[in-house]
Amino acid sequence: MEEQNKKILLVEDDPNFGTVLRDYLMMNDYDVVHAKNGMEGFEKFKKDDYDLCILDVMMPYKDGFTLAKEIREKNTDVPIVFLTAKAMKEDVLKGYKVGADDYLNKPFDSEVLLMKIKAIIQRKATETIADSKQFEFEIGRFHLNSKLRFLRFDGGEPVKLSPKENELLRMLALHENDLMPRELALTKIWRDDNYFTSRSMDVYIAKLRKYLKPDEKVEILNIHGEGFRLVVNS
Amino acid sequence: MEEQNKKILLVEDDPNFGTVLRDYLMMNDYDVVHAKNGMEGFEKFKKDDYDLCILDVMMPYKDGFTLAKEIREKNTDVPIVFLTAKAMKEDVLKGYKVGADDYLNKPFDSEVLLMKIKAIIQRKATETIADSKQFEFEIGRFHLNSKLRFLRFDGGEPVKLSPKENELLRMLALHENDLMPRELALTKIWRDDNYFTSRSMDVYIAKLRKYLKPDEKVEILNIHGEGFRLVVNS
DNA sequence: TTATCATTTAACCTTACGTTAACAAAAATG
DNA sequence: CATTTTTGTTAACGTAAGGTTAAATGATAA
Repeated sequence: MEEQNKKILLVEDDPNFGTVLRDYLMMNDYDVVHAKNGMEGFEKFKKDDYDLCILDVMMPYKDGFTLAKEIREKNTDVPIVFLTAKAMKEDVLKGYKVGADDYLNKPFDSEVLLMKIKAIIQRKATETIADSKQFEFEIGRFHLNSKLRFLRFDGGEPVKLSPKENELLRMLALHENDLMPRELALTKIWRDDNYFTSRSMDVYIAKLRKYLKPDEKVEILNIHGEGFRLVVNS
Repeated sequence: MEEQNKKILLVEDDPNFGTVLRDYLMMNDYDVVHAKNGMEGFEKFKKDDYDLCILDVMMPYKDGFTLAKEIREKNTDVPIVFLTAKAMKEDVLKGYKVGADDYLNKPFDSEVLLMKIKAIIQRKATETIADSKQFEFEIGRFHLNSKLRFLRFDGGEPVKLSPKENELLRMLALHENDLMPRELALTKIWRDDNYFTSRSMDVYIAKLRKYLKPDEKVEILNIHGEGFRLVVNS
């Protein structure tokens, strides 16, 4: 079994810096796809699966944060790292909110960069162990397509789900009949764990219960203080 | 049920900086134990479980890296973050090698610090999935599922248990037919041992007896002054 | 910009939990 | 046997978590 090189999407508009960085990464056995702006970056992202995205924050047309958000909508798991010209506090905070895994200040030391990249990719690798990407579920008489974000009852008209509805239901389905801890959903989907995100989640549970009403055998039970449980009664 | 604060071990020899940082973290709902040097840090580490260690790199007697290595020998999982006076490349690299999760440059922005701490602790939280505890028990004709907190008689409808009911019954089941000392339940479940918690426990014993009534072969006996005994008569 | 949709925040209500108090019963003490 | 200590049991109370709906905010597309 040969070891597959890790694939990195690099989005950086500065041609000099971008090329140097790309070459350096390639020299270190990463497969690098280099996009020159946000649009291009998103196009390339959609076309392939990456192990890491490195996004410049300052870019014309579409800045790194906007791009990050688009990427996050498609994929909740890819590690994202931001490049900032200097450590601007607002940037850093904004980055973490969008789900950044780290950020790097330009100019940075190349060895440090490599180390960080390695650490981040490895981290994800261990997390994603049994997290087999599953996107379709049978939930009683419902069919959930988590990739296209719809839920269909029997053979009827599919209902469109919002991103949050979709991810929450998917997370419940992944733990069918078992406990899905509150904390897990909050940290994975909301990327934060506080009173308000928790209440927000409750609102979404209510929405899902409404969607699932047609099949009285399917219910979302609460385990007080712990989380929720999607059960399908036989 | 009260939310447990996350516990942080802070090892920092500079009294001013250390105190300020400690207070700031405590203001933000972390439980902080502050050690003034590496030795003390290791002692404190051995005495308790922490969610995060923040280690100053430059310390007399025992530097942060050495301490980190000792900590890693005892515990492979605690997140470790280093404090460095300035971003010295060697330090950073060395830190990552020892298994650092991140490093912070002094002086740093307090909000950024909080954000990072939050992110790191969260990361670990999701990694720690199932610690192979025993969650299921057969008690006479009952089945106890301690993870989902329910108790089922024969094949009937499961009864939901509250956290305390659940833990207490689980502890009894772990000592089936044997003495479960009062003190054990009080210290492990109530985390306190006084007149009132003791009475509270008695209330829960009464509740459990009620739940267990359907099977007359199952009973909770009292051993005066000692504790309780869950017996299953044949 | 307006219109539309997703998400968060607020409000209000219900349920769940745990503690405490009160009183009764049992066991130990001397 | 009288008295003290421990346990059994029920009910009331205060607090926290969850259910639900609606309004406010934010983001996106026309």
